Amino acid sequence: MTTTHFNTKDRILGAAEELFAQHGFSGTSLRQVTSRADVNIAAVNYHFGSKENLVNEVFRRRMDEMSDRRISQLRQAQEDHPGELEPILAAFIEPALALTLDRHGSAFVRVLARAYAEKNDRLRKFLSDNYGQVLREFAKALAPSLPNLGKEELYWRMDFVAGALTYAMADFGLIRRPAGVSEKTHCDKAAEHLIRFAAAGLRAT
Amino acid sequence: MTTTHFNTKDRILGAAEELFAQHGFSGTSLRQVTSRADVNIAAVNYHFGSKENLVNEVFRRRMDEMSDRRISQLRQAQEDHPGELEPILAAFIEPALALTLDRHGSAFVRVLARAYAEKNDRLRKFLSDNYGQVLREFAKALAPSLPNLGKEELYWRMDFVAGALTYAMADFGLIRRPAGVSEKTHCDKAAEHLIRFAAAGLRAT
DNA sequence: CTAGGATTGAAACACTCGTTTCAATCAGGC
DNA sequence: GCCTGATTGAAACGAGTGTTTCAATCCTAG
Repeated sequence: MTTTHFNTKDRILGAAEELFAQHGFSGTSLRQVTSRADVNIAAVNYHFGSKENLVNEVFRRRMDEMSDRRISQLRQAQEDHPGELEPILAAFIEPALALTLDRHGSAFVRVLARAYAEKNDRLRKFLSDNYGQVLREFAKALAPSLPNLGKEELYWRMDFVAGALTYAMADFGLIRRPAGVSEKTHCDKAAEHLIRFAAAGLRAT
Repeated sequence: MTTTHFNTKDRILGAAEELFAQHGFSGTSLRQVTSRADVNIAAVNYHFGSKENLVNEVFRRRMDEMSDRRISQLRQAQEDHPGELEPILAAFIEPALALTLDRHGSAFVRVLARAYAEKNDRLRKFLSDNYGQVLREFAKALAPSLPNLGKEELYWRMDFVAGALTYAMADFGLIRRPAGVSEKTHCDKAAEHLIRFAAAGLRAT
């Protein structure tokens, strides 16, 4: 396999990512995908085996990168600022929000948000199996900075942080990027606000 | 068995609500709906005209009630505990989480969470028209309790609260209701945790 | 250059989809 | 009783679904 981004497999992944973000998984047909990718319908089952596996691969392509960045930034934070809360939160939040800057990753953000809303148990299991470890790493990293917080309460609050992050990533809610503000600035601002909010929430007595 | 609440139309609405929550709008077929409602497939188009109109009716049936409860609890909170933050948050959070207890409303919570992930512009506009006003009411109510918070920052943080609430409502994330705990207890716990977390986050300097 | 596996194209497969049709059934007013 | 409009049941419609088949084509290793 070459490194070119314009082979059939990657074109399918890209088209699927955009369409999944727009119309959901069951709302997107393979014919829509192959039509946008300018590829034969049979290529999907040849390269991915099934639609379900295509969905998984769409996730794997971006999640691996995001998880790696989160973990490496976490390690860096623990080394540079041991015992501090905000750098750990930044390691969790910034790599996710950074995806919204990537022209291709921005679609994935919506796919990710949608995945949380889907009650697709197979997909949840896939995500849990492959990326649940990252969440547990962060729980372990956060615990020493929050000595008065029980494990259960920490999990609750991490869920709240993840929910707020998902919301912010997908541009739901009241806040939208104003016309005069660059995406990078908007993203930095979102991260900054969310880290401050989340840190205070985690520290709540 | 009271006849009025178990006629064909309401049975379709109830079945559709549950299935939409579970499998999404495009992921749910009318045959699934009519099968669960124990009703003929033709009854859907007879009573609702189309699947899209059925989706709208599922929303309309619950939206008004939840918004009304939020607003009335907000008014009550402002009267009983003027200037306090937590009662306002409770007015925002509890009516939403309380829906998860209602055997008939619990599904709708998931439908609502899913609607945020849908990029269906018609649906978003419908929600923005109804739900947006409620959010602005709460923003106005929260502002006096957070005198050091600019309007923009307040909107950011309300989005984070809404995201965390959506997450908690739909049972995403790490936290799931344990086997030995009743739904009511789980719901109360979620509201309690979220209010504490959100209040601290909103108050962050 | 050629042989052979990797990849693609065109068509068909067996289903399921939302919707429509129309006769059968039900209700209530006369 | 009958009549009439509202509702339901069974079947079919055409379109679209994911998947499979298999011959045609491409690409590269020998």
